[in-house]
Amino acid sequence: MTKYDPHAIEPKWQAAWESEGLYHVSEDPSRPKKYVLEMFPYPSGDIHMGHVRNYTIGDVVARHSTMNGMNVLHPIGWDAFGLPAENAAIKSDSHPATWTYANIETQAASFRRMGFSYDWDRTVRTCDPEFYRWGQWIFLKFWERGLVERKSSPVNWCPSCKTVLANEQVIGEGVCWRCKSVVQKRELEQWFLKITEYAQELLDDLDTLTGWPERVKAMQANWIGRSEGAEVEFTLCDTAGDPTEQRITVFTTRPDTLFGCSFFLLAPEHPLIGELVAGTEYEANVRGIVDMAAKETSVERSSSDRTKRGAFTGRYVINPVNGEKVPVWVADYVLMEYGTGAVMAVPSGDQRDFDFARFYGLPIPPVVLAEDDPLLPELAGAHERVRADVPWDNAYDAGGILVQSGEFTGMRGGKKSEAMHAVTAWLAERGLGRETVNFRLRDWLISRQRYWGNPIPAVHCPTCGLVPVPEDELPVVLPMNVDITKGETLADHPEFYETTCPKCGGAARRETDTMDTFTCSSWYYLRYCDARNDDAPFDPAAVGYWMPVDQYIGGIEHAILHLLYSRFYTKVLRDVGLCDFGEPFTNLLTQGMVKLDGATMSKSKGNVVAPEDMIARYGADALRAYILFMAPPDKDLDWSYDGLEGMRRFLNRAWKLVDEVAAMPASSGVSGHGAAAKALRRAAAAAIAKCGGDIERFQLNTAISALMEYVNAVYDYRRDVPAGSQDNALLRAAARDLVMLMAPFTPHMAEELWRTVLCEDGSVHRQSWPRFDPSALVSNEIELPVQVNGKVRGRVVVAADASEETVVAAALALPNVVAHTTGKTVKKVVVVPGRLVSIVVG
RNA sequence: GCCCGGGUGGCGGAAUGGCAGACGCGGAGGUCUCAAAAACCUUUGGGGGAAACCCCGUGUGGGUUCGACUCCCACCCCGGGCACCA
Repeated sequence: MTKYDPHAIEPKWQAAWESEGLYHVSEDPSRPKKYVLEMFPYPSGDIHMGHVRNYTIGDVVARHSTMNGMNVLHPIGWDAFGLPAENAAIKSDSHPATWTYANIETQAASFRRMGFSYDWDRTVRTCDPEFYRWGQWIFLKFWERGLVERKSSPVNWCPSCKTVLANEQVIGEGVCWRCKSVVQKRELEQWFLKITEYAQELLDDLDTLTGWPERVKAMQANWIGRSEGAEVEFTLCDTAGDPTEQRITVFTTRPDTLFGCSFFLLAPEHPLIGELVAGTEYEANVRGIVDMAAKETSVERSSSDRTKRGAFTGRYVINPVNGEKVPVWVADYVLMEYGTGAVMAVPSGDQRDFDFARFYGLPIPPVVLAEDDPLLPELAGAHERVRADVPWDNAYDAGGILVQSGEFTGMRGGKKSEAMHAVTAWLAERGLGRETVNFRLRDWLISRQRYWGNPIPAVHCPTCGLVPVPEDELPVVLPMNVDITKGETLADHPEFYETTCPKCGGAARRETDTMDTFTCSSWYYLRYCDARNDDAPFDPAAVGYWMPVDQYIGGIEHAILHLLYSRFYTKVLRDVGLCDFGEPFTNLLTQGMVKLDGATMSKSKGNVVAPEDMIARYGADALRAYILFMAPPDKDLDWSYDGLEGMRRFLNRAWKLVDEVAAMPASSGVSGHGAAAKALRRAAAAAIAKCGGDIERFQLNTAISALMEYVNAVYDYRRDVPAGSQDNALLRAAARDLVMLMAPFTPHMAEELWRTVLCEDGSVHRQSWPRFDPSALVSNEIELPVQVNGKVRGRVVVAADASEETVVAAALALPNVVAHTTGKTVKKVVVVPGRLVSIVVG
């Protein structure tokens, strides 16, 4: 008899697996491949429960896939550039690299203690020059394709992180994703990747991602924000009110409401404003609005319930459909970064315009009326404007009948309506507008004014302008002598930035911004396929073999950020010719968060449960099984110690069972034919079927309950059959099956039971997933519930192949069924074979 | 406001339209022990009943169905994403 001692067996097998190279993989065309990937960690310290959950889920999937005969790639690495390293370095008066590499070592040790089946030969650390050099190389490919742009625009500035941020990194109420500071808008020249060129494809291809959660696809579609509509050109008038040559274009989703445009709006940041009002009596008022808008944070600016403010510019534009002159105002609710920064205001059809019109006493001519609108009898058929106000309290923005709309009067208006297409066509014929599509998605701002990142491989030459660093000069190495504790960046190091132009050879200045860390995570999964390649980011053949990732697992917080950027990178690399697929992740599992008392765990809140403590007390196997058993993987989970003891109890029971069976003589000479043996065979078949199926469906919590039920069933057999009459061969087969089923969840314990206790050959992790005998699930007698008027009133036991008449007769004969049917007429009897009998009486 | 999730015992959670509450935690009672721990056994949605059984029960109200946690309609509550996006 041996005792289950996780602390003795776990380190033993971790070392053995490593020396045996058990998890080392290479391309093998003879087996189906499977790429199982968990989002790589940021080395912020030791691992937390979220990591334990994420990587355990992936490990179970990887191990189960291997046992099912697949060639499984299951790598790990570190997303190692980024601000926390700088902050930590400042705090501890050291270098970001020191902190980062130390944390990587700590985390790697913890991962080893968890028993994860990684191929450590493929590890990447994004702060290693061997990795980031290829990130720079890919950047140059983007540049060659015209997807890199340096431009001035209003950008998000985090005052605490002292850098600009991408739109995707501004979250919630306009705060920095990392430090939660309120973000400011600044007009700055920055580096962008033109993700907007792929907006339509990124949206369309969401439909092909059938293995992704709807939630994530909805969030991405929402973020991309496609709007169908039209561009409409308004002719600008001079100060005297006469038409000029200049036109201002607006974007609208409702060209059908064009006849209801009674004023015209410009964003406070609109470049035309200065010249429109310069030297006029309106200048002071307009400047007031512009200055006020500039002062406000984006949060203040975007709260929709505040009073909208604006000022008349003194100018007019001509509405192309009716030639009407409408006043041009500047308004603080118009955004420069969406559409064209100019808006045609239709107050009867848009709540914001309505509020603005009411506040400033501007006309509100109705143009689209609901069928039951009291105004309709009066205005139906009115082609010319007879009314410039409405008796409403709110704008009407749904579909309806057009009135006061010239030749379009009487048509149906609304989004994607007849009138919308008719008006747009009318404009297009005259060169005054066209159908168009607008996206909410903005280009990806990738430059960061920070040290600890991948240097942008570019040179500013006074003669040649922006020049890419030639490929053979890569990598642009991030120098280690930058002292960020003194607030230094690359811009403080002339020996870094002083260089010569690769084109003309003249004195030039190297770019000192680094790239957003999300550029690293946008392609790391490709590097795993060929991680040690020194001649290219990866061998297309290796990527062709392993990619796309068959199962990706990670947190929902990357629903937009990382998952959108990676999709973009993949599509560009496909167009570059480095791969032949456009989507990197075929199936995605977004695992729920691990919380404590409903709150996210964090070091700053001090509510962290340390996995290392749990490993020390209960062992890694118990922790793995427990965190999976607590909740389905995709749901949030509130950490509790309550069931951990119970999980250890289960592992002890399973251990004891296998240990006892292993100690029995190989054969008892008894062959189990009785009901107990039959029940045991059935339990084994049910466990194998359920456990495997549940893993494939990611119902890992019920997969573990299937194991528990199986263990209970074997104990039932041991209890119910007298010691001398037990079928030892049957029990040994049951124990073997159990150990193999447990292998993905509790790999160390399963290995010890397999190799040491059961004395089987080879590793349990190299075994084929057990097969089950479907005939064991078939029994000759079945028990059917009998319902009377929908309520269960009894059960009949009948032969499995009994005829319907027999079943009905037996059901109707049940005493309790008789009691509920006497005095009533049996109207109908439904027999669902193998399921139930339903009797309807009345 | 728009778009996604979710609401089941004391708790975590199970249920291809077919016996609601699997499995586990916790609780109660018991066996073993001088005692305790561990282990094992019984029991555990609420109410009624000596029992057989009966009634109620999956956020609310309707509907479809022989039968609804599951499907449909309307609503309430909780969580998340987006949001002066024209």
